Amino acid sequence: MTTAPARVRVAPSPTGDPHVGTAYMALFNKALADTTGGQFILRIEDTDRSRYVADSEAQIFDALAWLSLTPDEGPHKGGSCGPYRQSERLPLYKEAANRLISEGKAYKCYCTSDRLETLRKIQQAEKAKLLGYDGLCRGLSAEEVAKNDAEAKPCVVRFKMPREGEIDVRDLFRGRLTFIAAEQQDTVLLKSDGFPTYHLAMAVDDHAMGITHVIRAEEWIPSTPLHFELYRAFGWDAPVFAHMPLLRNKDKSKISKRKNPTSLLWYRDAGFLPEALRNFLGLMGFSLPNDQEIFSYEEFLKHFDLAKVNIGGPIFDLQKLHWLNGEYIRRLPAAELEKRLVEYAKRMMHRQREFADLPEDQLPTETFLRDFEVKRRVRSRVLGGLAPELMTSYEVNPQLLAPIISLIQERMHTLGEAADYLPMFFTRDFKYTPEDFIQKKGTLEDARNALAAAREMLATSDFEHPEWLQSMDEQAREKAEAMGLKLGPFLGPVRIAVTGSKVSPPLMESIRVLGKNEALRRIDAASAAI
RNA sequence: GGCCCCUUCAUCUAAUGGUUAGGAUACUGCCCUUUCAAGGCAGCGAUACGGGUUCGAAUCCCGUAGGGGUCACCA
Repeated sequence: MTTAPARVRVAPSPTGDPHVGTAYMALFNKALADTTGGQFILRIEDTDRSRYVADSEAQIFDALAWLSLTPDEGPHKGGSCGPYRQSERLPLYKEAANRLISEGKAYKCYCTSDRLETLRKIQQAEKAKLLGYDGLCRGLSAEEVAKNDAEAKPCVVRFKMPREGEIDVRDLFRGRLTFIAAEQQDTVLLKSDGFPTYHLAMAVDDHAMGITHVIRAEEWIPSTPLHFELYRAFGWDAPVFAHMPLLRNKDKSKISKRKNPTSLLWYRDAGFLPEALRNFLGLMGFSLPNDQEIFSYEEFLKHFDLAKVNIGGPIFDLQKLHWLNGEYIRRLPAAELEKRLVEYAKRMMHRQREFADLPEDQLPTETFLRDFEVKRRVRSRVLGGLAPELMTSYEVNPQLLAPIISLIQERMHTLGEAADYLPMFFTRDFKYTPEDFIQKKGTLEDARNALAAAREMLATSDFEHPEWLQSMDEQAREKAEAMGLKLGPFLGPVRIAVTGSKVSPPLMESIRVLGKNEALRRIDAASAAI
């Protein structure tokens, strides 16, 4: 579609955790840059001092890097169009605003926020159709302006929107959109603290940075006429605007942190793989030929075409992401999964401090899912207290994880879910009651017998024998049959004794990982306890 | 409320005027099985509604309904 190199950008505000919507926009912007041989720019829109969060910028950058959506230019990377932080470009905005004032295209407004608030209340009370600034200062004479300035009255700069006719804007997906000029208002361009608003900063920077395509969220459509008029006032060519659909909560409202995890840190902490999340975001409003749902970024690029974006707002379905992440985990080479798990555990050790001393069931991931009733099967966890234990053991014995990985790989959907399977390999004492050992239609006596039989079978076996697994299987069947049991009920008590749970990776493989001594010790402990 | 955008299974989507409207997630059942998974097979399930245009409409047009966004010295 577009063959000329596109210069595109993502322009987040450093006001909190890095947002999943930022990653979504970054993906589509970067894809356009990469398919056209252009550049993808990160610009930090830190023009709101009251909402500024110091860590935020670094986290945004880290999160994008985590997702391999690293910008070609940006505050951390440099580039020919810097600085890339708006707070460092203030003179540019001031100059632009002054230019508009001197050309009669903008004006100083001395209205106090009190007046504005009162105005708003009146408009609401009157159920006025048009809400917003009434243009009082638009008609101020030069003398009045001079007088106000002489008195050093604080002021903002407002744009003179045309008052007659229609304003046509173009959207790549929607074509021509027409707005009535009279329904527009004179928006603030420069705040009284000398910082620009989004509108001014965006126009000035996109022009200065040579942005060719503005791919942004749909929520910006209502201010697009302003943006077109601004470009016109400056005498600049407007870039192509493409308004992407908004990611949605389950109730179809714009995705929000009260109703959905929106922080990229959350996804990382829950153990989602960046390539899976990126793939999932690529599925939002876009699809590849032949029903292909799992794809690398390179494959995504091969088929990427802005014209094929679906503009109905997609609901962010955590359940499907969970499935997709499981697919990615299963496709990882075992050694790679091990590496990811170790990295994840290390990270969790640090994050744990930030999670304070919350009990495990109240860690952010768990709490969130419970509160918002995501299906119980989506149990994104964090390793929590297990991480230090895991890392200590791993440092002593780097061979530790490999055999375990092969047992849990096809069971995990997130790295965090390793927490469901790993404790049995590190914990020496389980909390169980005799009742836990009683199988359906069975007795405690059956359980004791099963433990004794299994103990004997294991004690006399050679764990190193290549056909150990097969041998154990055969013997277990024989012993079960001798006791008049099926294999399941026979192994049930053994599973509890050895793993501490009714649910575990395959029993014999798990026992082999534990080793003969530890397995026998656990069986003895259980026998003594019941 | 004004303005604007959107509308195919519960969810993500395919079908660029001719298909029994396809796939995936979720759900259900069966198979496999040593619990849990994973895997295999099958089932459930949609063109919001009403009018046109057309031999023929999910697809084009109009209307209605529904949903969403926006109306800050936030972005």
